[in-house]
Amino acid sequence: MGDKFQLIHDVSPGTTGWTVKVVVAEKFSPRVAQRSPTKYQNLTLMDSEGSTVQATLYGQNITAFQDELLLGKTYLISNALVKETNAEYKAKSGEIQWTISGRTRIRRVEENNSNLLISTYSFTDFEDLPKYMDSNVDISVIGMIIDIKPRRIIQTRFGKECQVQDLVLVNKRFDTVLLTMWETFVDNECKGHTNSEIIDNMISEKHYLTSTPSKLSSKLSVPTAEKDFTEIKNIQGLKTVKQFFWIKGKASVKVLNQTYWYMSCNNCNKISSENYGDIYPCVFCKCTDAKAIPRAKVYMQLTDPTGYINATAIGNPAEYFLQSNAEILMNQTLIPTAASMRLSMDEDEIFYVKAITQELSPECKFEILFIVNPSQIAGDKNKGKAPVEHIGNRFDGEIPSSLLGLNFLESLQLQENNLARFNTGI
DNA sequence: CCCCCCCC
Repeated sequence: MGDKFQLIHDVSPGTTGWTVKVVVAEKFSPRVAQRSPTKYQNLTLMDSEGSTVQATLYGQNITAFQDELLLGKTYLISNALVKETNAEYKAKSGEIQWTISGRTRIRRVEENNSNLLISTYSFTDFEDLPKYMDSNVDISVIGMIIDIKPRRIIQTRFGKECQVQDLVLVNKRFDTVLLTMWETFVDNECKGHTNSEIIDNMISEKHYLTSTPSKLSSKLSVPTAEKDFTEIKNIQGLKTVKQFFWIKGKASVKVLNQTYWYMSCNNCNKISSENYGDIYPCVFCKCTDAKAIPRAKVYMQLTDPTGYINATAIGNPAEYFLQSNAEILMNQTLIPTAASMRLSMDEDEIFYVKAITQELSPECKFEILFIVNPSQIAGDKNKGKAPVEHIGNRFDGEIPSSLLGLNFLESLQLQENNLARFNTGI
C-alpha cells in the first residue's frame, strides 16, 4: 500500500479533504439495535500501517454497500462521517469511529493486501488450544470449514435455551477442531450460500424493484372545506393516527444556516458522493450510468392558527417554497436572505403532509409532499376536485415529481384516506 | 421513493 494517502490516525473529527487507503479487515453481520429498530453493521478497516478504525453502516446503507465493501479487499475512502465514539457506550472515550453513508466516496483498488491483514493476527495452533480451556482469553485461529452440523437447542446450566451449531475446521496439517456458533452467530454466520437463498435475499431486499407511480395519486383532490384540513394542534408533539393529511397554513425557514440541497442520483434521488454532472454507478438503485445532480431540500416550520410543526420538504415542494431551484441553491455560498429566496409565506397555502412515526420517540417527523397555492384552485370550475396537475410550480399539465414520488403503499394510503372521507360523508 | 441521524 502506497503512502500518498492519509493514515487512519491522521483523520480526526473535522478533518477535511482526506483519503485513506484501507483493507476491510472484519465485516460483522448486520444487527438490530437493542433500544431502537435501527439496523447497523460494523466493519473494521485497516490502513497500511496496520492501524484500525471501526466503521459503521446504518439502515438502508447496509444493503446498498454490501457488494461495495468486501472482506479483504482494498479501497480508497474519503468523506466518511468521523466522530468520537459516544462515551456512554465506550469505557475510554476519544476513540474514533467512521460512519459510511451515501456521502462517502469509496473506490475499489485492485491490490492484494491479504498479507498485511494476516500479519496483524496471531493465530493459535490447533494443538495449543487446550491451554486456553476455561479461560476468557480471546484467540484467533485460521482454518477451513469442511462440515456444518445441524443446529441444535441446548440448555445452559441456568436453564436458558440456546441455539448452537457446530462447524468442523481443518488446518493445513489436517488437524480438525469443532467450532461452536452460539445464538445470533448461528443465524448470521452459518448460512449456507445456496442459489435459492441468494435469490430469496434479493427478493426480500428488493434491490432492483422500483416503485411505479400509481394512477390513483393523479386523481387526488385538494380539499377546499375547512373541515378537511387538520389543525396543527392535533398532531403537534405526538404520534398521529393518520399518516397523510392536509394543512392550511404558512411555512417559514427558522434555521437559516442549513444546507438547502444535496447531491443526488438522477435515477433514484438518493444521495451521491460524486461531483455535479458526473456519471457513476449508483449503489442504491444499481443504475450503471446515474448522473449526479443537485436536489433541493429545506427544513422549515409549518404554522396554522393553532400551532406549529417542523417539517422537511425535498425536491419540487422545496423548490416551490423557496422560489428557487436546486442548481441555484447549490451554488449559493452565503447564508440566504429574503432577497435570494423565499423564506416565509405571506398568505396561507395548502400542504399535503406525511407523518413519519418514529418507533421510540413519542413525536413524529413531518414531510411536505406537495404545496398548493389556494389561488390556483380558487377559479377552478371543478372547485373541490382540483386535480393535482395544479400543484407545485409547474403548470404545464405535468404531474409534479413530488407526487410521482409517492410509492405504491402511499398511494394505497391515499386511497384509504379518501375512502374514509367518502364513507363518513366529509 | 429522496435529506438528517442512528449502535454497542
